[in-house]
Amino acid sequence: MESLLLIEDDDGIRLALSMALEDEGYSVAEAGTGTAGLAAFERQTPDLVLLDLRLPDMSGFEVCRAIRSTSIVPIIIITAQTDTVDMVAGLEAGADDYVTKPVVPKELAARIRALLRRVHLHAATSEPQVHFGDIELRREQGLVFKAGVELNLTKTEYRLLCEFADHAGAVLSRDQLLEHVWGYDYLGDSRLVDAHVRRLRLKIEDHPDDPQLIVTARGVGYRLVS
Amino acid sequence: MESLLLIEDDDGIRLALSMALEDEGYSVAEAGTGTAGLAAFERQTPDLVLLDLRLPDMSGFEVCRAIRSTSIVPIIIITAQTDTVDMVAGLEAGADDYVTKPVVPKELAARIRALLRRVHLHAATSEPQVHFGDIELRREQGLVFKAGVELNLTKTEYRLLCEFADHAGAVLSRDQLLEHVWGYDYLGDSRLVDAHVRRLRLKIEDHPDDPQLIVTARGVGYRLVS
DNA sequence: ACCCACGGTGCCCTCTTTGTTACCGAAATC
DNA sequence: GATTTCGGTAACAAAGAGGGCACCGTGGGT
Repeated sequence: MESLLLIEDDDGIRLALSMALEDEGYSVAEAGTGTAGLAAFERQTPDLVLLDLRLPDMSGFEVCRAIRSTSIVPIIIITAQTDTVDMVAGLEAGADDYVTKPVVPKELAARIRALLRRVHLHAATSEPQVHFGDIELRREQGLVFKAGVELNLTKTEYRLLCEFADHAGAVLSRDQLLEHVWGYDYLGDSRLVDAHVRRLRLKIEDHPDDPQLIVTARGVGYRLVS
Repeated sequence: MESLLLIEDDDGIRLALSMALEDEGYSVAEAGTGTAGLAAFERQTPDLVLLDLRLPDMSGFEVCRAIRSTSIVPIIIITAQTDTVDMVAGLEAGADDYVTKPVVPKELAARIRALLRRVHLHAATSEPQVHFGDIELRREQGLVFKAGVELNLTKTEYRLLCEFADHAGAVLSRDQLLEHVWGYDYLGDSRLVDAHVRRLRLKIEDHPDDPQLIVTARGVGYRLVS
């Protein structure tokens, strides 16, 4: 599930947008101030940021630049300012799009989809199948094969595997996995991820007790060897 | 110079936009019909396409989909339709942005820059890796290699190494390291840092008893040679 | 209503990692 | 050269982390 971070100080607008976007299938985190937004960004690393220009503690431009200084995450500015100068400034500050209030949820959702599609176009090298070891992942069909025979993965196992495949080689923390696979944003201590990693290993590893594909990064998380 | 393809049937608008964008430093090719636009696209492979929805011979949506079926080139739709439905349809057809007439050239130019910047960001997604000696630090993936083979660092060792890498060449005191790597703020006398530096040396140095990478600054701390 | 697959949790055992201590040797200082 | 200071090293104990297992609740299918 893709996650959005909505930084907007007006409670009414924030709630309305948040609900509309959750209906569109996104996991939405919210922040009411610039500092809270930046903190939430650091913690959750969302897939896209929605940013109001008028914030109580700092300018949206500053927030935009602060995020841009460390990340290439897509940013959409949402604001009441219809001035061309503001729009140009917002885009120059690193935003990818600029939408003026009142916001039509359908339109915003379409712009979010377009932007995320653009990002994914580049991320996924348009290769629908992924291989690692004797595992073949056909994302188009949602099927997984091991040495040619089809595996019967549950939905969670499949999503977990996709998440690993999307970041092949990189160490993923439990929090990252919880957020991206389950959509959780709380950071609780739980064996949830471990349990599912184990179940996934039982199905895709030759020797589940000596995993070669999904290896443990002790103290950090797990990692798919590429 | 980056090249744009402007597909627009109204001569006045086309000329005006074309001139404005050339002033912004782009090379602009023009087409007045959908078929001419597609032909020009095939011939010139521009860096970005500006597309009017109302064309004499075919719908802009069709043109958009036709281009998208063969290319991931960024597309901005320019149109008089302010309807949300049209906008959503345009973005779903594969466009990256949707601008309504009358077009403010400054705004269009800003959106073009934002979109091209987004594309370039991904083109240049070469991993930020750090090298020193035969050690390679891939921070994105949280992995460390020595002479091409992966090292198995513990969490603390990894963080310690990152701290050194962030201040390559600089002498870091034990207090600084305690503070940044461990989060301690008390200044106690202990061999804690030494012990971990040793463990790190055992893994990354060719001759741990004659360290070349992490050298001791006697009476002060340690330093990563760059 | 029943069953069963799946998702999620708690507990225990094992092994790794971490922080500490004691001791030793090297370097600086006198 | 003796002394003192500082870092290196090994050993050790405590804490931490993950694997494995059992178990429970739920929700869908029969």
